[in-house]
Amino acid sequence: MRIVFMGTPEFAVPSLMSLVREGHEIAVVITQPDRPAGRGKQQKASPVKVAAQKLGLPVWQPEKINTAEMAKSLTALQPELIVVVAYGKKLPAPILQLPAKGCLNVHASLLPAYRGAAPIHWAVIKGEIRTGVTTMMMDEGLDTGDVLLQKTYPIAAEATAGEVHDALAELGADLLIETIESLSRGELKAVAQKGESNYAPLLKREHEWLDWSRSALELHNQIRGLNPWPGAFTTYRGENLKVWRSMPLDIQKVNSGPKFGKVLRITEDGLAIETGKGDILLQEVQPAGKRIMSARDFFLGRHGQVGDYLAT
RNA sequence: CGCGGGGUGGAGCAGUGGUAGCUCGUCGGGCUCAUAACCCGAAGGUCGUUGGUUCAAAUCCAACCCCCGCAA
Repeated sequence: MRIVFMGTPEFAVPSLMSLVREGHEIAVVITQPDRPAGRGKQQKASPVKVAAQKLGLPVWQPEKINTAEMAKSLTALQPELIVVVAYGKKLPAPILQLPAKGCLNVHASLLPAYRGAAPIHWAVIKGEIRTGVTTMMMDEGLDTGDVLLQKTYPIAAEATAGEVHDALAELGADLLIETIESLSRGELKAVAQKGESNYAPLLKREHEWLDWSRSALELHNQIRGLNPWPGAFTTYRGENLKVWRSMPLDIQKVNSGPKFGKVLRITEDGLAIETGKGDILLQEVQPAGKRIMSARDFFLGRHGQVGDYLAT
């Protein structure tokens, strides 16, 4: 099938590769423009651009997708289908209506749950035990289109957002191929989304802050949901400290405030911290400007004492 | 030229011109019902690299290599 592919981050790469492997004709790959990123603000190509160039595919990087020229250029390509995987922009009606078979989107959640920019992070942060991927026919809303196929994926108790991301990226690619096959055989009908919807907004700085008055379980989910990016953080003696790995302990234990975040014990495995409900073991941390280290090494190296408080 | 932190025995840190130190780990010994146990002893470091200044450099200067936080 003659396809235009639109996508930007790492999540979209397996889908692009699968389309190529299945022998589809990729007329062009559209991705976000190179932007200054990283230390030194070097211009950086999106993962999809890098992959497309490796595959020898033409790449477009329009600043704006909603222009008359873009619609015209796309029309000239005569795509049967546009496949969109985490492109990063909503598509205007003229483009949605352009391909004969419409615009197909792969989304990293079981829609209508977790519509929006960061579905994987939020599913882990909220402590979901399952999520999945959805293919749908796009409309003008934010992840509101009619659903074609879904696949569920169990979130392991200790899984990080990064691990779920990688699994869903592959699962999404498989589902994309399956969806296109069924579609072209005329076996698939898009059905309206049903069930409770909710949104997974872009992560902000405030979402990264660990509030020790929350429960050990919530804090643990937050920590793994923000691993490997952007990381949950607290402070110790005024120094920023990212927490990369943790383990809930005694989650039913009742603690009384008003202050939480006390270091209860130093063990071989890390630091036991008192939270609003239950205790949590911090295993791996990272001070600003340093590499990731065991929480124990961090604390002992600074001559920390049992009874010290985090976030002070 | 976006802002910034850092490279010191296996790990984490202190040490800004004059004998290289702390906590942990390791090894040996002791003690203990037990504890990140505790006590005694020991091993282990070309202080990122190269060059410079100096009677003397981990410490000052220059260049380079590597790691990381913010921001994107």
